[in-house]
Order: sequence, then structure tokens, then C-alpha cells
Amino acid sequence: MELGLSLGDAATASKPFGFMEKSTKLANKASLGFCMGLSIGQNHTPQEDEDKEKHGNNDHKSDNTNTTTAADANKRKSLTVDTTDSPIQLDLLPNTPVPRNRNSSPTYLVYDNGNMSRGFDVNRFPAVVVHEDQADQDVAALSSSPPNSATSSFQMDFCMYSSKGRSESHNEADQAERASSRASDEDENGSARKKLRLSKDQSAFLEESFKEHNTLTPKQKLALAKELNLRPRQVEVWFQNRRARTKLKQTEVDCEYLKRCCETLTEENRRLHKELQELRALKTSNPFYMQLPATTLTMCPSCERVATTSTAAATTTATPTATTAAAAATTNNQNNTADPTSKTTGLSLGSTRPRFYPFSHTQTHPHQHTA
DNA sequence: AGGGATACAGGTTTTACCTCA
DNA sequence: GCTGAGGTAAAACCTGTATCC
Repeated sequence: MELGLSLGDAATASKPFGFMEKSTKLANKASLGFCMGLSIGQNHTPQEDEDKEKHGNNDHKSDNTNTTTAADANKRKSLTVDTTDSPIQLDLLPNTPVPRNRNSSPTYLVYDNGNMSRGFDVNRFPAVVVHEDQADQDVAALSSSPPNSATSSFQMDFCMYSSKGRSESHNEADQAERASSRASDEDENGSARKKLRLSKDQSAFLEESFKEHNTLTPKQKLALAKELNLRPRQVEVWFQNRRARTKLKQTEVDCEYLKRCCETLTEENRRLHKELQELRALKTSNPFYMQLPATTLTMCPSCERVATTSTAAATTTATPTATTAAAAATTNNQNNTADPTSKTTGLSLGSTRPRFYPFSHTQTHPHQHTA
């Protein structure tokens, strides 16, 4: 029965990993009670690990086979960001570049419809005390471990405490057995990449941490890893993937919102075209009504704005419809600041929207082209 | 200036698990 | 009930780039 974690580094290989201390810290938390079992067998011998490295095994093999709980079926739902129940904050500012400052975190929109129940913060994490020098050493050894450095040789079983029913525990046992069986088979085959399925509690814990800050300092990473009995690399990967999921979700929401904006604008465009046709028809059928003898309604070819080409003072003689349209256009212009597409998305939809200028004064080109 | 270390984003691959026929 | 195919989410990985020292 092997309990050590070999990281392929002579300096760190002799250093037992955090789980050796037993995860009573975490288990003592009533809300997070899970224990870790260590399965016997299927462990690599040091020789095997050495052989792996010799054969160019340059990825971070995860040799710890995790028990997959029956509750994991719901984990995905809990992990994915729920945008339906929560009030969606459509802050569609352009994607701000991720600051490279390691002490700052990029701002992602996290749709959080739940309250922080524990307010977990690894910075003030009570259960883990990482001494500075120790942390530095561990960080240097474990954080962002380069290829070839993380050939772990232990297996973990994160089994839920008895907060669930017996049948579920039975299922978990079955799944653990299956996982163990698979792991055994794959080990015999050699270099199969094993994927650790994080337990529900581990995921929840990481989620809480992610809500606090979606990037990790090396020490935070180490503290989380120790607390969850994971490798720092796993915590790091989890956060990377989590950020990617958040961004993807945000992109989907943005896309949906822009689609709605497009539909709205299309509808408005259709309406304005229709009104333009009505005005043209009116002008044709009753040219004296508008008292614009030399006026023609033309569309500016460059900006597609409707404009007159005469010198007639038309506003006072506009038809009710046209007046309404003018008022609407004015209103639109005034409300541009409230247009979400022009402000919050960072897209210049507002500036390119066709504006209806039914009548204008003394201008052959009635408007200014703005960049 | 430039080179190494590090962190991250974005994309891809692999794996576990679910659904359904 | 069992089984295999297909789909999906997530873990792990790879690569390029930016930043810091």
C-alpha cells in the first residue's frame, strides 16, 4: 500500500503530500464531510513511474481514481451556470483583456443566483495553515508542474459520508468497484490517461472558491489542493476549465442578446421602410399637400439616410405621419444613450442605425457624417 | 535587450457518464 | 434487465502569448 505521491522530482518525491495528514480537516466540516480512502493495489511501482518518464510520458497523468458518487449525475447541473433562474446581468462590455498582473483577477460575469453560504476564502482559510517557506517550497515543487513532473502513484476514494441513503452508498460502492476495475485494467495496459471525477463536495468547494476569486495565487492553489486532497495541478486545471466555461456561457448569453437586438432593429428597419414608402406614395398622390415643390426624398448612398434635396422649409408642413416619424427619430436619437446595443455591448450598432430624416432645411446633404 | 519562468486563454483530446433504442 | 451507440460534460493536456524578473 503506497501512500506517497511521487512527483518525479527528487527533491519533492520524498516529501509526502498533504493528504498524508489525513483529511480530517475537511471531514470535520459538517457541511463538507467526506473522507478519503486509499485503495490498495493498482499502484505504480517507482520503477513503473520511472519507466513512464523514460518513455516520454510528458503529461500530467492522474493516477488517482476517484469514486464517482451517484450524486455526480447532478453535479453537472450544479456546475453549469444557471442563467435561467437568476436575473441575468447583461453587462456586455467588450471583453476586457485579462490582466496579467498576478495579483489581480480578470472580471468575469458569474451568474450567481445563490448566496455564499460559507464565504469560503482560501486567503483566510481556517483549516489550512501554510507556512510561508513551506508554501514556497511546495509551490515551487507542485505549482504548475511542468510535464514529466506529476506522475502520481496513489489512488484516492472520496466517499461521501452517510448523509445519503444506503442505496446510494451501495451505488457508490458499485461505482467505486467499477472504477477500480477499470483502473486496474488500464494499468495493465499501461499509459491510459485516467480522469479523476471530482466529488460533489470537491466541486462545490472549488465553486465557492471560484466565486470568491476566479484566479488563484500559488498559495491559494496549494491551500485548496491540500484541503481537497488534490494535486495543485488539478486545482489549477479546474480553475482554467471553470474560467473557460464561464466565458463560454457569457458568450452564449451575449450571442442570444445580440440576436434579440438584431431582431428588434430589423423590425424597426422594416417599419421605417414602410413609413418611407407611405410618405413617397403620399407625395406622389398629393404633391401640393406637402408643399415641397422641388423636394425629393432621397437616400444618402453612403449612410442610407433619407434626406431632402430641396430648400423647402418642410417641418411646418409635414404630414402627421411624417411628424410622428420625425419625432420618433428625434426620440431615437435622444435615447441612443439608453440603447443597450450602443452602450453596453461596446458595439456601435447605435451609430450605424439608419435614422429617418424626413424633412430638413436648406441642406443638399442634410446631415453630418460621423466616423 | 533578451531569456527563463510563470500564468493564462483557447483549443483539443480523453474519459466518465447518461440516454435511448 | 442488459448492451452498445451516440451525445455531452468535464478533466487533462497542448500550444501560443503576455508578463514579470
